[in-house]
Amino acid sequence: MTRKVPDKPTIDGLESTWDARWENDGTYHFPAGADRADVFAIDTPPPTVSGSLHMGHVFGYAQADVIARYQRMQGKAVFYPMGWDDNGLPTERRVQAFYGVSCDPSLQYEETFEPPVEPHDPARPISRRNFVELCHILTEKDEKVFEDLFRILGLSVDWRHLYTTISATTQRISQRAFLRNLARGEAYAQEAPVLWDTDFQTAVAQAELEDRERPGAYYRIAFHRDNGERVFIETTRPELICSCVALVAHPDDARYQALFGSTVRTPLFDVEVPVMAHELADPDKGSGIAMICTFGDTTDVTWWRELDLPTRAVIGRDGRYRETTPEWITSPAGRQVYAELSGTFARQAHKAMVSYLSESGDLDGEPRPITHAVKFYERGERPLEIVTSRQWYIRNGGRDGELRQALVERGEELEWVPDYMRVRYRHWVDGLAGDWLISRQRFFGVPVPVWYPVDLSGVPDHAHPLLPEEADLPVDPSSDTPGGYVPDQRGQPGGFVGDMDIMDTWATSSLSPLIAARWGSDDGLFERVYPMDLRPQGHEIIRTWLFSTVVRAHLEFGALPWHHTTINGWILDPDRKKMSKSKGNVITPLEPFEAYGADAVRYWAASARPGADTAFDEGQMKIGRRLAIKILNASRFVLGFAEDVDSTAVWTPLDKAMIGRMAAVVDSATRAFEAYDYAKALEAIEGAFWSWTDDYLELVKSRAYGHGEVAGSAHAALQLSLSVFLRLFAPFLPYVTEEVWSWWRDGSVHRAAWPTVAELEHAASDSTVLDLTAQVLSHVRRTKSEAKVSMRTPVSTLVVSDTPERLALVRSAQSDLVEAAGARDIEYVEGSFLIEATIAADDSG
RNA sequence: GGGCCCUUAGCUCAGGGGUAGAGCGCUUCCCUGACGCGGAAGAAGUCAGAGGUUCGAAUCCUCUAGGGCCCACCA
Repeated sequence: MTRKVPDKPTIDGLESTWDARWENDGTYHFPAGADRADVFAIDTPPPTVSGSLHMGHVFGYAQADVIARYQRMQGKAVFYPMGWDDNGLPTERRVQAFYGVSCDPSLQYEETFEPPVEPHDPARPISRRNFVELCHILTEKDEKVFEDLFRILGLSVDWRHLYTTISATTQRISQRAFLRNLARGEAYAQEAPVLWDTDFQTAVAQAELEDRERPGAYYRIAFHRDNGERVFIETTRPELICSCVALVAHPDDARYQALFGSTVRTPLFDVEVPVMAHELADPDKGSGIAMICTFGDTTDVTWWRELDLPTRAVIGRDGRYRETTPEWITSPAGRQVYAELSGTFARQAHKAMVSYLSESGDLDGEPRPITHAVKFYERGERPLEIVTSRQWYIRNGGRDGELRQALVERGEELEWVPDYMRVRYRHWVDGLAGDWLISRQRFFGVPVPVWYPVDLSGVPDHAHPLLPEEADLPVDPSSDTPGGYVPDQRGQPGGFVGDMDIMDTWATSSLSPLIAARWGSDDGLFERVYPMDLRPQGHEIIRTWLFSTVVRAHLEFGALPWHHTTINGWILDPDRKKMSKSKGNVITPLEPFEAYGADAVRYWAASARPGADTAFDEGQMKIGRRLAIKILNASRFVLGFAEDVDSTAVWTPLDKAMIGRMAAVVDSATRAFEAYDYAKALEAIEGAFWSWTDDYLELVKSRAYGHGEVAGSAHAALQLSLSVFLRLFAPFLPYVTEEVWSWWRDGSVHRAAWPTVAELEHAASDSTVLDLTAQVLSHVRRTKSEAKVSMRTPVSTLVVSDTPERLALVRSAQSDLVEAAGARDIEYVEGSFLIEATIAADDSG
């Protein structure tokens, strides 16, 4: 084909040109008829669509894309979908803030409701359906922005395979998987104490917890024995004395032996509680004897369960003390104290209790200030409370040693890059404290697909749920009617009610490989791409996304959902802190794209070792940009000489040596890629490229400007090596390599074959000639540089001393060497390796 | 309290038993017909510290000190 080499090539603007072309040509389409053996399927992380993409996304997705592109060039049918995680609490929060609304499920749907242009202040309550509609509107806007950014980044995604976690298709898959879990007994509902966020009014799962250090204080408080003796406990939460159900000490603790089996009375409330023994009680903490409340912390839950204690809950789901005075408080004085607490939040109750205890003399001494870890929902601002409620769970080994062991083994079976990340998985599974709580008392998510019959007295029968047929999915039990009922029977005696809960977003995103593979709706696709080959993701979500995906795949198919996982690191700011919005150190990805170009940003991302946390480094992007520009110009040079010359025309020793070097680079880059070490591959390719331009190009330049067989060999070698370099760089720098490829080749470089040693062998030889010649050239340059003269200054004498064999090799490249060095001749001396160059005294030519 | 990772040139990072590496930055120089978003060259490190294994340790082992992260029952 005719060359179309521009006079002044530029890398600016390549992104929009080639993104459009790739889209138009279907360059990254997953081939319809691919054999399973030829498929490489990627389970892309669906980013949360609740704000903006940051450099961390760019970093991780670029690394995965480099691998995708490599596999595609290796001839794999790459299945590379994209997903948007748009359901769940993050979206609800964003919608509340963006429009100034709140969801009130008791309100009627407003047909004519228009999305507010300005956020309402104070927030305007709207119906659940209106609220969900706003969620859809906003996520669509956000998703467009996400797609635009990922396209600029050059992700070789097949955008026809885009999914969202709130779509009807996804809901169908999510509900289907849930119903199957339910049928097999892997999903179940249970009335139990759960960690509860009183602001969001929803249950929270173990994986979403985080500890935060908070100031607190130990209060030493007297409980009373019937004989008048006082028993001192220490607590940070005196406001929970009214929900105290027992005291507990270690069975071996000598101080409390006499108390076990007896009862004491709580201060102020005068409620009789037993003193019990349990090995979880720590003799060294506080006074060694603790009060058990329902519920102050998760240890309370353990004691409550194992010691079979009653439930005396006082804090409601809204975080306030219940209005009615509890029946277990019987003394008039105690009932009066409680009346003062009712309706307050824990904080206020805490203050009030401290002053009452102080007045009554039950508070001993001064409070002792401490800092302690308090459990928070990772997105919440108030400490979690523990309330008893009915919730849905999926078994994950947290309560079942056999399942846990099986899941640990799945983790061992998985190939991790880097390998040490597997430890985090094992530790998480080993540390599970209970099954996976999947229900949320929220609105924008996949509904739990269950109804309950209502008996004649109007009470729902949770023991006998009504389930939909798989064919009818997805369903929304809050608006759809179960089989055998009519809509009017909702909430009526003898009728039905819908489960109001939705599933947590992880309950759906744990099915991402099934969603992307269209499980249940496209069997042909599913069979070709599942289980997938690769799960790329960040290490902070090993405990959530990775683990939950393994759980679902294990339960549904008894196998891993993918063979490999690559774990990418985090982006740190220059102070080595994780970049995050709250720290205000976030850099918007568009700025680096505009300043350096997408190839340069990708270069930065691909330079980081797999799994390594990496500093945001504009310096690295500048280098990437320089590399891209160099590729453009070196290509222009190579393609400026002759029409295509067959690689069989390579014959001079120097040219063959260079091709020999190319073969070595192809080999090491391929090995690195096979181990998912794209960074090592890039390093090898880049190093070879710079020595190619610095040494080889300079050595053959003047020969290449000439004619005949010697020039032809140079042209052929240059073209062959350029073709190899473009293909080697293509996964990293898709834009500049595609641009150059288009100057002289048909089709996309991204569908070209990854270079092989085999295609170079016929034109390759040992690279010693090039190594030696480059050393001589380097010496000459040093001499000129030290003499502070131009590189064009002629060399009057050039002496090379070495063994006869090696001298013969230098001699074989003599004409190239004298041209590049500016020497008239080379003097060869047998002896130990030595190079001597003398600059002409007065010969400026 | 337990665990994982990191500590190598001013900076960002490779390397992983045999004479310390790259790029950036810095210094000096060049203006050559692919490239000024050029090109050539140079200076620069007790490989965090201490022990140990070894003929030989930046590399393997132990401990210590910093940094980061994950986990843990909030009395």
